[in-house]
Amino acid sequence: MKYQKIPEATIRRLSRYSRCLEEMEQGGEKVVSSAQLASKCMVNPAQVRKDLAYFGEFGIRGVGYYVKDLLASIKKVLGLNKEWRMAVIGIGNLGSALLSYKDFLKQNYKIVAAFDIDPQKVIGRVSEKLGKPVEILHISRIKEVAKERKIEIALITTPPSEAQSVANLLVEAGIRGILNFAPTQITVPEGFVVKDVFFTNILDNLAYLLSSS
Amino acid sequence: MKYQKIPEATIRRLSRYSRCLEEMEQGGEKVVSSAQLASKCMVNPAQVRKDLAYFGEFGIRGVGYYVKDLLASIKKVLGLNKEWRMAVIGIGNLGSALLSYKDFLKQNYKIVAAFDIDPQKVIGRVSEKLGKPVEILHISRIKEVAKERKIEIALITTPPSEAQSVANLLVEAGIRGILNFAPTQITVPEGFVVKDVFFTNILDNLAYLLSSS
DNA sequence: AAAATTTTGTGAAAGGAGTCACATAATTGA
DNA sequence: TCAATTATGTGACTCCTTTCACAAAATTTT
Ligand SMILES: NC(=O)c1ccc[n+]([C@@H]2O[C@H](COP(=O)([O-])OP(=O)(O)OC[C@H]3O[C@@H](n4cnc5c(N)ncnc54)[C@H](O)[C@@H]3O)[C@@H](O)[C@H]2O)c1
Ligand SMILES: NC(=O)c1ccc[n+]([C@@H]2O[C@H](COP(=O)([O-])OP(=O)(O)OC[C@H]3O[C@@H](n4cnc5c(N)ncnc54)[C@H](O)[C@@H]3O)[C@@H](O)[C@H]2O)c1
Repeated sequence: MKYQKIPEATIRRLSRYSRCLEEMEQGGEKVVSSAQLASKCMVNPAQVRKDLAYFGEFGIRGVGYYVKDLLASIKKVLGLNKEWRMAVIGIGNLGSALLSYKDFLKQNYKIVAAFDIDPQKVIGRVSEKLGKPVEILHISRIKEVAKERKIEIALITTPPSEAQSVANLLVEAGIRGILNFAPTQITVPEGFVVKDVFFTNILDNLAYLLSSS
Repeated sequence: MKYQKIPEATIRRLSRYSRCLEEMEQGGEKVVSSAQLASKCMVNPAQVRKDLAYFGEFGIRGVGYYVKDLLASIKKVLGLNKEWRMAVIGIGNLGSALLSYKDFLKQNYKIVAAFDIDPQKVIGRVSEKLGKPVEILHISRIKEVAKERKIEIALITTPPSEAQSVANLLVEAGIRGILNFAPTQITVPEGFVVKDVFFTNILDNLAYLLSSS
């Protein structure tokens, strides 16, 4: 297949396929057709095939796809064939929940540091719920610790008013990926990537659908 | 303007505009042009105008839009000119965080009930952090309480294995909107709406962008 | 009061994304 | 071995979304 720009939407669907394939692998299924995968992920079968075709030929005509191989291929495409080392910034309600979110580990995401600005939270507090507790460090140590622990992604869970200044620190510390939970637009230089998780936007979407039907 | 189907993407952008306009209103700005709003929301100015045009003529040529009026108009379009009554199902790490998320209130979303299946959590536990604490009820009471408290939206924060059966209960209880945080596909009958909040999918997207650049 | 300026609202054009339909390839069964 | 069956990979088509470009309307300047 000749080169084409890969749609954002394709990447989003690939992670959906990945989750479905994991469930199928757990369930002991060896082979899956584009039609089965599509129905499970609620998309069109041709869409599944087209999405995969951007990255290679993973199937066997007349048969389908080997679940295990396809899963491995998709993970490789998504960059999930390595462990991603993450930090959480702002250990309040949401930050604490993320610290004890064990599914991250299953997905090759590992939280290796936690930061806050409040000395009360820093002194001696650790997340008890994980197997290996994470100590909460003062935000001023971010640059030093980022290098030391090879942090590549940071999750921002501070109040929105602090999000941009935290992002600036992260950029300075050379952390290239940011997942932003604070409901405000933050900007970073070329070469850095921000993705937002804005619950209330999705809630708004839901409210709209409910009120217009 | 003649009738057209409204793109999903337009609705998503409207909530972004809404957030930006709120910040502007706080900041005392009275008037805003499509160019200013666009730059703040990182979209094309023509996009802003076209999005708004689906719903009416809100601007004044040569001037721009009155911040306050535009905000009110957008909120009306989104169905945010009323209070939405919500329940949280599954009061673990994430559910607790959502219970104490005070921004919901600012946005006309009100959590009026919390449910869990674990008797330990049900007996006597309340969320202390909100002004008015929410008592945690046993999930078996959902149908009764949904009617009583006029619950319209439920946030599912149970383990993924329970998500579908919880969704079934919600449908039975006549709760039409579901915001699903459990990383699994759930299905509901016609007339009900599910929106998913899958962090790890967004993280995957981030990982892809980092590893392919 | 007329010209210059600003900024909206929108038809038309361009660009992307999703679906269809079928040639192609593998497997199964006779 | 060959026909029938199954299911992929992909060019062509359709549909949707975004951007462009400009007339229309309000304001400001001269
Ligand atoms: N609680 C939720 O369920 C929820 C849901 C969606 C979005 N959010 C967003 O996530 C963010 C956090 O929400 P929360 O409810 O956990 O708030 P929170 O107030 O409980 O936590 C914020 C934490 O950030 C720390 N902090 C403040 N400034 C900091 C800085 N400069 N550096 C490092 N740490 C700093 C504070 O000490 C605090 O511990 C907010 O932006 C909120 O809007 C929260
Ligand atoms: N913790 C996070 O930061 C995070 C992030 C993203 C997604 N999630 C997802 O959100 C969900 C909750 O995560 P968590 O970390 O809070 O888990 P958790 O185990 O702490 O909480 C789950 C809660 O659901 C309750 N529950 C179980 N079955 C129930 C039922 N049938 N009815 C009512 N309540 C029931 C449990 O008693 C428990 O209190 C999971 O699906 C998880 O994958 C969590």
